[in-house]
Amino acid sequence: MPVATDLNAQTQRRDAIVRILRQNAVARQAELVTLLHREGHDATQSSVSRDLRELGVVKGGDRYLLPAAEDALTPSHFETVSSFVKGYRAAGPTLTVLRTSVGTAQSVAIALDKARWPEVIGTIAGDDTIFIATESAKAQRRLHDHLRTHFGR
Amino acid sequence: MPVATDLNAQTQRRDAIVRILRQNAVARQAELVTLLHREGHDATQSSVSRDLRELGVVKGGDRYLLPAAEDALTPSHFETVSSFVKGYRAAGPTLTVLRTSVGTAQSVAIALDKARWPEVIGTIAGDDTIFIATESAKAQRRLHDHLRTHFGR
DNA sequence: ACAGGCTCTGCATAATTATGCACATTTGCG
DNA sequence: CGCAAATGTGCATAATTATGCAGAGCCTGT
Repeated sequence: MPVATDLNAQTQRRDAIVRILRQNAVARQAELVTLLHREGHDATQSSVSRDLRELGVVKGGDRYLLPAAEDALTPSHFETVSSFVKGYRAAGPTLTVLRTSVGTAQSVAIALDKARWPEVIGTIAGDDTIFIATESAKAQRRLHDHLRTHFGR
Repeated sequence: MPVATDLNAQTQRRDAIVRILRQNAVARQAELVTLLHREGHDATQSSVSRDLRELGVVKGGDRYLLPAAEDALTPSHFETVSSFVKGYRAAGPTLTVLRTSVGTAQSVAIALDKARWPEVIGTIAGDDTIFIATESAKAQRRLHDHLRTHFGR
């Protein structure tokens, strides 16, 4: 009997995979499954195999490597700006408005762009507001999952 | 009944693998074996598996990718300078002296450096002469195999 | 609220890759 | 030159990864 189909779970699991790979040298998917379980994520080798492909992760010699783009994104960049985020709301099915502390919108937007989340079509940042465009309602949900994971509810 | 242990064959096979991967999208080692056979190289999946690891080749999603360093080396770079090379001789077990047309040593040395052959410790180029340092007699043989493959006997 | 269509999963298993062995050559040293 | 130590291989097979299927939850439109 197949298990729960929790969309949000997938997003969180993938974010966790990226984080884990950034910190550890993982040689096989089975290890990754163990590490994920350790932090409460449900996962099987099957899902991990699919996630890795989806994430563009590459296997070199004896360890999995994040693609250059992801690698370039220093975790600190993202973490640094997380405190600037005040909140976000959907404005229709494809536009999300994110509010930040005054004057920090630009830097938050840059961090978002660097994250290269596939569901994001583009962003525009003002002074304390960022407009994030997504392709569909579904993509918007993905985005919100990501935002929730990184900035809290 | 193991087959021939021809050191030079290994070097040539690996060079061929690099070239093939640079031109084609190869998804499995079996394909690579076929392509190698096609150009006269002897190889089994076993050897290819070992070569790929040794070459630092990475498997991303559904194709093998050369490491960035190798990728950066445009084949043309190397081919362009090959005509400048007059010849080379060993000067002791760890030093190889390569002679080039007057004034072209620098560019040939740069191409050599970009190739990043593991057996090469370092190079110094004068006007028409390049000193290539290798770690051991064995490494020197590797180097000569490489030189022979690219510049002819 | 229901139907039809998508997406995401786990499971079982096919497909691929990695590696222990045994052995042929080569290399390194007297 | 002769022998012990390294290397490099293929083969057979273990170890890993990928994927066809069928089920379960979610979404969209009515």
